[in-house]
Amino acid sequence: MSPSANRKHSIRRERILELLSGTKRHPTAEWVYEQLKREYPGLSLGTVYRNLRILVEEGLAQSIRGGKATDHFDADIAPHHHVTCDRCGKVSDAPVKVTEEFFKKMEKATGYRISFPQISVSGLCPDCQNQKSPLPE
Amino acid sequence: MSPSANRKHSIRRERILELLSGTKRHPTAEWVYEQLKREYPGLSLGTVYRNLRILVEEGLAQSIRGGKATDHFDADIAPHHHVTCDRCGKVSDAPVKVTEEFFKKMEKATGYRISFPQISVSGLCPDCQNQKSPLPE
DNA sequence: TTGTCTGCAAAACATTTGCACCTAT
DNA sequence: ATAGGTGCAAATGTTTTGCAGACAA
Repeated sequence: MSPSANRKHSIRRERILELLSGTKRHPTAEWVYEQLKREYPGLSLGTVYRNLRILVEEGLAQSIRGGKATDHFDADIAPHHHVTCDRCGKVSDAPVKVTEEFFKKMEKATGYRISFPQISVSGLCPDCQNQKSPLPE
Repeated sequence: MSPSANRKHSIRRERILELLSGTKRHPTAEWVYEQLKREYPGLSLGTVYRNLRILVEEGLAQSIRGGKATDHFDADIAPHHHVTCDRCGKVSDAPVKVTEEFFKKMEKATGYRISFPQISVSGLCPDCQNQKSPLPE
């Protein structure tokens, strides 16, 4: 499936996007699958993954680093901030300051309890800005 | 392995922590394994995972949501901020404002190019603050 | 008709776990 | 001696992919 191929109209893809648009959740592929399986009993999880990927490619949805996916480790245990490279997945420290008030606002706005005031942002790392480098980590 | 068991001295665990402490990278388990396999040819990847987990449990390292792990989706494609629940993995919107200057500072401090000014933070969601709820999503 | 989309099953990864043996205490 | 640590392989969980048939243009 090339990054910008000709698309046909697909009812599943349409419904997947509708589902995403119609919820405040930030669902996983699995959740989308469970919902839509009611409508389309034959639905395949592969189809959900494929279409989510396409929707992101087309800019109609975004994928979020979150959930339980934590596959990087750091021996610096003081709260500090990170940037992740969207291309190669590298994680680097971001030595910037964020005020305590900011996290208070976050707590107020979300109802979450932020015990570890640490921010992540993503972007393109210096290496990947020159597309030279392959994709190792 | 209970959350706070009695630990013995383990040379592998010690070396894993040293490796983490001695690098500015934020390595994956795989990377740690590759490095240490030179020293301990018989080393098992399972041992690396086990010890990373223990180090995090003991507060000697932290695990970072980053890398290529993106398993949640959102049809709201305008940059906005998120909180992730450390316990159940739920992701929610965080309607707070972050200045453009902040991201400029981030870019300056890291060399990354932040094309999508969006922040993630993690904490405990309201449901999980009352430990009642099980661990569904 | 043609190329895309889909279901299915297998494959590819990443991470965890059971088990028997090894080692620190 | 005893509980924790380790290697190994199998199990789990998640996401991707190859393929043959279905469908949209």
